[in-house]
Amino acid sequence: MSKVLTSRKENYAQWYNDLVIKADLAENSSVRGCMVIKPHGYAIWEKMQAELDKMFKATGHSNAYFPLFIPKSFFSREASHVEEFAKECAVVTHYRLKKDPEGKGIIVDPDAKLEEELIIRPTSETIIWNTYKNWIQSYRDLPLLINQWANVVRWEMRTRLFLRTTEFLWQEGHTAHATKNEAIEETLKIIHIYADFAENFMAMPVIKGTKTEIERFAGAIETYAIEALMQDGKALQSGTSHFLGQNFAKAFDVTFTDKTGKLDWVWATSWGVSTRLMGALVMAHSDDNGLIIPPKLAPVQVVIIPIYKNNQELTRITEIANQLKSNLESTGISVKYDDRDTQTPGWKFAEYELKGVPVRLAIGPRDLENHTVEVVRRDKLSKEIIQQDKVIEQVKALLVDIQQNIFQTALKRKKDNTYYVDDYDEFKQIVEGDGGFIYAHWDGTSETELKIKEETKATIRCIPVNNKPEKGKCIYTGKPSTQRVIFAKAY
RNA sequence: CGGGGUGUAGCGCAGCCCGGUAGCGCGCGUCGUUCGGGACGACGAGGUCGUGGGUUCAAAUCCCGUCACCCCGACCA
Repeated sequence: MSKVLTSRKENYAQWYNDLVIKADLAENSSVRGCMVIKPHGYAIWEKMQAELDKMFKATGHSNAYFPLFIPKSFFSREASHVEEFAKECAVVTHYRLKKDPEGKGIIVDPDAKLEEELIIRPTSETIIWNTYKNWIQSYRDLPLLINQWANVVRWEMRTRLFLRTTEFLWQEGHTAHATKNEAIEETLKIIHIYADFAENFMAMPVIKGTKTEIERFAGAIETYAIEALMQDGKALQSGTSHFLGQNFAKAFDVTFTDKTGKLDWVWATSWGVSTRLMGALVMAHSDDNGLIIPPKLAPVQVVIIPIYKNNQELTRITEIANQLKSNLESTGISVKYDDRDTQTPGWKFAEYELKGVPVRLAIGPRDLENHTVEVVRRDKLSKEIIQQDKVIEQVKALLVDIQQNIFQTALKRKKDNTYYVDDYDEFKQIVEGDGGFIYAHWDGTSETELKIKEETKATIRCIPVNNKPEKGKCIYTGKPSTQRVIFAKAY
């Protein structure tokens, strides 16, 4: 088989980049830091969107859409929010271009300067809370459970396809509640949805936990996150859910009258996952031959490839293939029959492997003789010859098995790369070596967290939600600690 | 913003040091033979050498400016 990808061992970052491009998921655009998401990549994102959207709606949320632009003054309302995002905002200052009077081309019309500059949203809390102010007066207006699918812009220094791009797609939920407890429950409900989606659809095991003060979202009281371990031993934050307390309600003066007639600020949450999940999906499962997409998110679950020497053969194969296709489709499986005569079978095999189609069926002259089909599963690349009348049930079972198998493989990898460490030298060795999740004691101070980050580049990914209390000594300072937290190098 | 690098055909690159009017691989087109793991042959199309200026009889090549992008760091979902 010809090699089109850099191997993971050789250069993991290069492998990732090659794969995203060769599998036709996305490419760099001519706009700095911005990618073009290509049809195959976008189809996977659409599957993700569809599943998540279903989950949000099943838990009472509705979709809405707020403006891309945010007046600059909105940003100054919430102090920590400004501090966090100010340094990576794109700003619109003018509303018109004109012909360059000096020469060729066009220039920004200096007479068309905006009274107040507009920020291109890096996240929508401010515009949304400014709007919610008008929507909420009474406890009868609560809870307000809204999600939006949108694009946002964060002017990052360095970008990588899907993992960090200047513009990215995401969903952001913004909810308002009458009580603190209800808002906290909402925050947790969402982080559970994210974890459920990651594990059951993306087949990617995650750890749910809270963030330390340093890693917390700007303006949040508590940030919950799901953290996943990639094949290179680095952690990827894959979704966050924030309990915002009354911070934004106070900043935007959103009050309501409760049942007893008392006026109070509302309690808020916000939460999001982005196209970064695409990067997570790629890195969680794929191998040196290409993508491995879990069947539940694969735009095409089964591809059928004919092998023939002449038109007569093709006609007979097509008849069988179409029959299989419609039978499979009637059970809800998505199938593509690729009978293009412009590519050879070998070329197609390699191509669909690269693109991660979970199951491949090949039908050739031998199969016409024997009433068989060759079945290949992408995750293990194993081949099997089966009878044509067994295809439907076998493929159905196979898709379930692949989904489970890649989850189990990822789970095992996570387990094999999880360490409990009490010695700082050992800690450093692991971080500098193959990486992984390291459970270690920490004295709870930001100072220690920063020192460790400085010395090792590892950060506290989260404090797991189901953490067992355990007495110990901080790995860095030796001060007493009551539980272990998870360290890792992060994307 | 600090350090390093690159702009030559759709993509990946060579040519530059030593100036003489542009080449390779892949891809693309036509035809034929192929087709059970990225087929082969023949013919063919395709380039203001990032951009502006300078030196020269002559510039992809030398000099000055400029723009863009990539990699490493600080920042980050």
